[in-house]
Order: sequence, then structure tokens, then C-alpha cells
Amino acid sequence: RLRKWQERIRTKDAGERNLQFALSEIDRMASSLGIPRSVREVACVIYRRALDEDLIRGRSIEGVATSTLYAACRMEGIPRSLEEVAAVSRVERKEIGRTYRYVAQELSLEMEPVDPKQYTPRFCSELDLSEEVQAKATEIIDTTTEKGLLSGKSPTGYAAAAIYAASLLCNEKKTQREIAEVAQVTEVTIRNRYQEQIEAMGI
Amino acid sequence: MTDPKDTINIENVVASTGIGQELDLQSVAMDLEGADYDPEQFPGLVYRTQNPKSAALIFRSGKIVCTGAKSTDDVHESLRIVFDKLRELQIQVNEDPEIVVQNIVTSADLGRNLNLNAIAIGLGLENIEYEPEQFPGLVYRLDEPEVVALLFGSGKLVITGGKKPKDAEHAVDKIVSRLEDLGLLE
DNA sequence: AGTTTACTTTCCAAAGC
DNA sequence: GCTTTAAAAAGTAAACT
Repeated sequence: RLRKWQERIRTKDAGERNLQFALSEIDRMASSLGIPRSVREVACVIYRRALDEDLIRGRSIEGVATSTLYAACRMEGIPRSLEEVAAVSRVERKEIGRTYRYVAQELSLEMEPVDPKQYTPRFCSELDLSEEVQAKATEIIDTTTEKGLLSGKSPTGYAAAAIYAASLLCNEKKTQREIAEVAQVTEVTIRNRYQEQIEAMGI
Repeated sequence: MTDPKDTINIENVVASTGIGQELDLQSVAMDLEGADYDPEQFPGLVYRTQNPKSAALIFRSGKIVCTGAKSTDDVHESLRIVFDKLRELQIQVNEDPEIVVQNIVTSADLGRNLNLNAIAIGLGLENIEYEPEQFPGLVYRLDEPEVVALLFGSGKLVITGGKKPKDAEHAVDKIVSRLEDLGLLE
């Protein structure tokens, strides 16, 4: 009887320690990505839900913590790409993506696809581009999306190409390399999306 | 308009069977030309047939898995070749061991571009998985028939998980009618 | 700048770790 | 869970020319 009781306390303590570790990891990753406190709190709430639903079993705490932060950013409309969260996590990108899909499905998070426009303010700001370029990029994204160009394309690559096109149109040119660095995509992807977009825009 | 069902093409058939007899894979690997056997990596011996093209995984238990065939007839033909090869090695194999098709992968074309964003929201986020950052296809799990469809922006699709060719036809019909109901196929 | 190769996703069986 | 096998879809990445 005493042994069972001690075991319960031990598991409870271990669970408590694991939860504290997960929450501090979320905080650490969020800090290095410059994610606001309100979003970290959303991530912590999702993590606790995942814990309550017993979704952590068979998965790494760090993996679930990272996925939870990724999901929270999307829910709050300030997405970070898997590339970006993977850069501050000790779990690889593929694992984070798989865990995110599992958690989102099990908790019925019903996440809508990421809108490329949600990346433009942050990317433009990191590139020191004007509001004018940002507005132009937004317009390019809206127009080309209406023409059906977005299906299947990565939101970061799509946003990066629109920003590249907008920077040219507004005479504030940034090189493909500079934009690729900020958006964490390759120059080849920017070229491919850019060609389609300017053609659809009739430029 | 061409019926999307007419564009269905079987791309891969997976089937299992068995010769009801234990095998010494080490000696089979020695005698069978072109056999790949690395028990440290995987317990099955890999044997590839050329006509029709397929890959057979042969296990110590005598059970066999055949993949890569383009039709159910090809699976039977490939396995017939495998059975004959084993017989050449003085291994007893019945006339026609039971062959069970486990999975059929098909491709098809709806003939129009698809707005995957609208489909993801329209068909309801519950049976749909669409993460273009991770994969360009939208994953749609059907209950009847019980298959999984991957829909692409081009209107092309992949259907997998079915046990018979008809499953893919039924799946295409359901997908088409559901997209039409939502006004997402036009 | 553009090409080639390789990897991402879905499915399934097998035996063993 | 993982390992291996096969195949399609289309996008992206890495490594070259």
C-alpha cells in the first residue's frame, strides 16, 4: 500500500517536472524567436491539453512542446515556419511537422491553411522594406491567389516571391538571396514562384 | 466531358501469399540469382522480377509479399515466376497458393484545377489534412470506400488503401459528387 | 539561371527489434 | 514505433553545370 502511494507520488512528481520542463522549453524557444507572451500562453494551454489527452506517450516532450508553439503561432495569426521553429528546437523539422499534425488532429484544433500574407509584415520588416512594398506584396498575393496559383504551394515561398516582385516594382530591390535568407527558402523556389506570379499579374 | 473514372490508372498493387513451408533464406540467397538478403537490415529477402516488373519480399516463414505490379493480373504473374524459381531450387510449392491483394494505388485526373484551400475548409477540417508547407497534396480520408485520396492543385489525384480496383472508382465518384455539391468543381 | 536527383505524403503486408 | 519494397501526385532542397 505504501509502495503504491510512493509510486503515485513519484510519477506525479515526474509528471510535474516534465510539465515544467516543457513549459520552460516553450518559453525558451519563444524568446529566441521573439514570440509575444500571449502566444506562449496559448502554446502552454495546448500543451496541457495534449498532456491531459495523453498524447505525449511515445513522443518526445521537446517535440510536442515545439509543435505546440508552432500551432499557437498559427492560431494567433503570426505563423513561424517549421524551418524557423526547428532552428531553435532540438527536434528535427520532420518530427515537428508529424507531431504537429498528430496533435492538431487529436485535439481537433481545426487549423486553417496558413495565408502567405501573414508572413509579409515580418519578412518586410526584417528586410527593411517600406509599407509600400508590403502593400504591393499583399496585393500580388491576393490577385494571384484568386487566379488559383496558391494550391499546393508553400506559404513562405509564395510570400517570398511576392515580396521579391514587389521590391522590384517599388524600386527597393532586394536580391533573391537576401529574401531567401529571411524566408528560409531557396532562391530556386523564389524564382519559380516569381515567374508564375508576374505572369498572372500581367507584368 | 470525359468521366474522371476513365482516367483511373493502377500504379501499384501489393499482395501477400505464402508457400506454407519454412525457408532457409541464407541458402535461397546463395542459389537465387539477383536476390538481396541482409538480415541485419531487414528479415526479408528481396527478389525482383523483370516481366512483369515487381519486387517480392520472401520471409523465413515462407510468407511472401509482392509489390510494384501494375495490375492484379501482373501480381499473379509475378508470383507465378517467384514460385517457379523456388521450385527450381527443389523447394515444394503448391500449384496455386492463395494470393491476397492488400493494397492498390491508383492515379486519376479530375480534369480541372482545384482550389485546395477552399476544399480544405469546405469539406470540413475534420477528415482533411492539408499542410502545403509539408506536402503539396490534400489528404482526404474516405469512410466508404475506406481509402485515402491525395488531391492536388492540378486536379490529379492518388487513391490508396483500396483492396479492389472498384474501390478507386467508387472513391472518384464520391469525391466528384462531394466537390460538385460544394461548388468547388467548376 | 536552370537542371538533376532525392526527399516529403498516402497505403499495405511481411519478421524482428 | 522502426527497418524494406513499390508507385503516383507536385513542391522544395541540395548540389551541379
